[in-house]
Amino acid sequence: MIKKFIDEESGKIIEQKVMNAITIDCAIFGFEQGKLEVLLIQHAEGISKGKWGLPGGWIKEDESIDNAAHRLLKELTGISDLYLEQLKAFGDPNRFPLGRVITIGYYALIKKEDYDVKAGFTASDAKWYKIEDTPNLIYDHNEILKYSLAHLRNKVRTAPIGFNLLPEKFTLYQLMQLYQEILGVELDKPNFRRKILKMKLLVDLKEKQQDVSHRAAKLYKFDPEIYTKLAKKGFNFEM
Amino acid sequence: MIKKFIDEESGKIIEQKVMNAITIDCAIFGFEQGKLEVLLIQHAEGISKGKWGLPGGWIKEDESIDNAAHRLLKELTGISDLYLEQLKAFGDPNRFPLGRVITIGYYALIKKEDYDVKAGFTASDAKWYKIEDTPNLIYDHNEILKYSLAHLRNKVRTAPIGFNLLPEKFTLYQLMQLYQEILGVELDKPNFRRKILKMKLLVDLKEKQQDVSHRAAKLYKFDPEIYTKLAKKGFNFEM
DNA sequence: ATATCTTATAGTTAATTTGACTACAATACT
DNA sequence: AGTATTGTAGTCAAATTAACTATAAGATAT
Repeated sequence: MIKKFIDEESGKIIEQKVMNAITIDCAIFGFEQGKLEVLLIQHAEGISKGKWGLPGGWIKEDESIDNAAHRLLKELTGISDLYLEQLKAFGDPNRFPLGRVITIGYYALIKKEDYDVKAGFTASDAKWYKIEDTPNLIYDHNEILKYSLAHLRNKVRTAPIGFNLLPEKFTLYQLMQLYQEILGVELDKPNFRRKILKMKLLVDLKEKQQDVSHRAAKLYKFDPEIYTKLAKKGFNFEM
Repeated sequence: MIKKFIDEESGKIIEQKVMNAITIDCAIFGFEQGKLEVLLIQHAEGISKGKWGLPGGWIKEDESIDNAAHRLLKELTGISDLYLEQLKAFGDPNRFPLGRVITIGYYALIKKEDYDVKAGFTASDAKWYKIEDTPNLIYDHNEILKYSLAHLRNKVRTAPIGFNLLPEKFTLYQLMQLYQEILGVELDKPNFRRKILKMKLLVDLKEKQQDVSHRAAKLYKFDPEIYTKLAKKGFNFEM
């Protein structure tokens, strides 16, 4: 983080902290067995050795911020088509102990069925944590994660991004559990069904669950075309 | 944007673009006579001379991003208590012609009654434009403004931030016009009254407008305490 | 094979909210 | 006195919501 510069006024060589170094940090969310989870990385070296944090990395000089985020996530998870959105920049001057580094926060939603931990890290380096079980994180990553969650909670109320956390084929109950978990509310099954089906956003796949120890539920998928139409008018996922 | 460095491998002096320089750009919104406006700055020198853009500036090495944004807005408008929120970072490698500069976009809502243009710039440097009359802007400022507007339109649907654009004391009709303008819809007066009053978010000031050429309307103010209570539960300003 | 458990799905109903209205009041301007 | 503009109150049918009950379809246990 220390670089040698030529001071433009005196002409002398000076050592100085590099200003405005920029990184990306990303909260990756998954959903399994009714619980929202986040993927954390254990740092292997340096002053943060052994501590957990959000995955992240440096932005290259010639790539856009979004491209950098996609590249980092691809390196880590092996997935290139996931839901990825920038949150905002975090830039407290003391957020990083070795110098001023501004980080750009992202959050991603992935279908856990697509994810293969081996693509990036070993199992001991990367681990899914249930949201309520997350350990204390390095730097300001607690803040970034908290902000991600608040953003996610808010965003699911006006856009159907929650689908990105479910498998391609899902049941209405799974979808309801997802909303219950993210919004922190209890929902009524019959009412939820009625409301979500009336939106015409789901396609009935005429298929049923397999190998479940109870009455099998119908499977649905999300219809992106109808979503696009609805999204233009501005719509409301309030549950 | 060009700085002299010492190359750490060869020891030679090299000139290089400064990587990852960071600025702030801010879309400042105002509201007058039923129209949403944005404050633009005309550049006085350099390659952008004569062109209009969003106000902005550099982040100092020892200040947080939010503090930098507040400082810049105070310098420009003389106002220190306004609604200011970070949008996100914009970082296309080619967004700025002289080198890589990442900018952090903000948007602000101000009560135009509080604003005095002389505090910052002269009248020819800074000008309020109605949203539909904005000229073509420098760099990627068109994109930043567009993103600001989309964010504003979205945010007013779930939080009562619109109040920050109105004077302390306002009428229900002014508030309705604000929503009509921002959301781009036509609203029904009686229905709007009923809905907004039922939220109990407005305090009846038992005062009336003065000097208007029609029946004077009651004045209201916004009650931040009740808002805080409502905001916790998550509420809905859908109109 | 019968009972029991779990989850799925259908339907009922009262209360509330919405959207589209009509009507009228107050004030200023011509 | 009449007209224009904005403010405020109220009506009513339609749509939506919240809180339910009831039943169906399996799987598992006894």
